[in-house]
Amino acid sequence: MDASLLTVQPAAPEPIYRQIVEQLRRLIAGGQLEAGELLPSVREVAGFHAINPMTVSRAYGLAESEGLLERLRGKGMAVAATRRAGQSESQRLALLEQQLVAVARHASELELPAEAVLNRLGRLMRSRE
Amino acid sequence: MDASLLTVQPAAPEPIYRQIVEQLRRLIAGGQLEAGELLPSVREVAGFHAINPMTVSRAYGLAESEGLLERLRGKGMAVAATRRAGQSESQRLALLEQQLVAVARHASELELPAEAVLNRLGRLMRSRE
DNA sequence: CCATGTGTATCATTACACCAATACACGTAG
DNA sequence: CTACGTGTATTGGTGTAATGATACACATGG
Repeated sequence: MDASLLTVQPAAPEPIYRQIVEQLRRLIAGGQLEAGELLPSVREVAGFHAINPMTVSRAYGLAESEGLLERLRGKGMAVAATRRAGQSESQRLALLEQQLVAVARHASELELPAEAVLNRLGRLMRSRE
Repeated sequence: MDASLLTVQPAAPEPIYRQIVEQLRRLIAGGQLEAGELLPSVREVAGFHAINPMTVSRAYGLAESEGLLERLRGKGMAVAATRRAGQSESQRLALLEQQLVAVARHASELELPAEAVLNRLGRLMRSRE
């Protein structure tokens, strides 16, 4: 895996280390990161995105305690072996549930018709090919 | 408007005052709060949700500086007169844009087919009556 | 007029989150 | 063995959220 595949927005309200953890969670659940695959080193990620190595280390540490990654001493961090390929679609969908509930609540507060929201979201998803 | 209509989650990562501001923004844009309608007093909201009056005051202050509310001296805060009824659908949809973009990105990372996401979201929105 | 109800300014205080910099321990690789 | 590359413990600085306690200015409403 390449450090350039991670998206990091230092300006976002969401803390950087959490951006990384959640991104890893999704990339692994979706199978874009395979079990055993070695992650870019803390310094590599930090250098590429101009952030501090400790911030990346914190993210990796959390991901490990969550069972996503495993530490290969002297080599780095790798996707945990237990995480084989992607999970089932319903499991992956569950990772989006909270966010979808929030969208539904906000749409309701905005008195937006469901079709309008679904149309826009559909367009956004398909434009990512 | 009743204080019970506001949803506040002190445990959420999102700061309370911002939860309130954004909720007001949506309720007003959606027309559920009509122009001129009086809001519950700072102490009323604070008492109902067991939070500090100054936290509510901060939210009201921000909402006013944003043009959402206007101060009626001696009476309280009311929905700004300039905000007549709801805005156009596209304007309201724009308030959801950022969140929808995030959903699309996450769905992509999860390798979820667009239909699965749209189905789930549609179900959630329609289950809100 | 005056009691009551608005919002708000002002501190001080507590708590916490985030992140940067340094220095360290450890295993790998040659 | 040694140089290098891992991750990370530690410390400190910075900013922010939220509370609590007053006190104030103001307008309403009886």
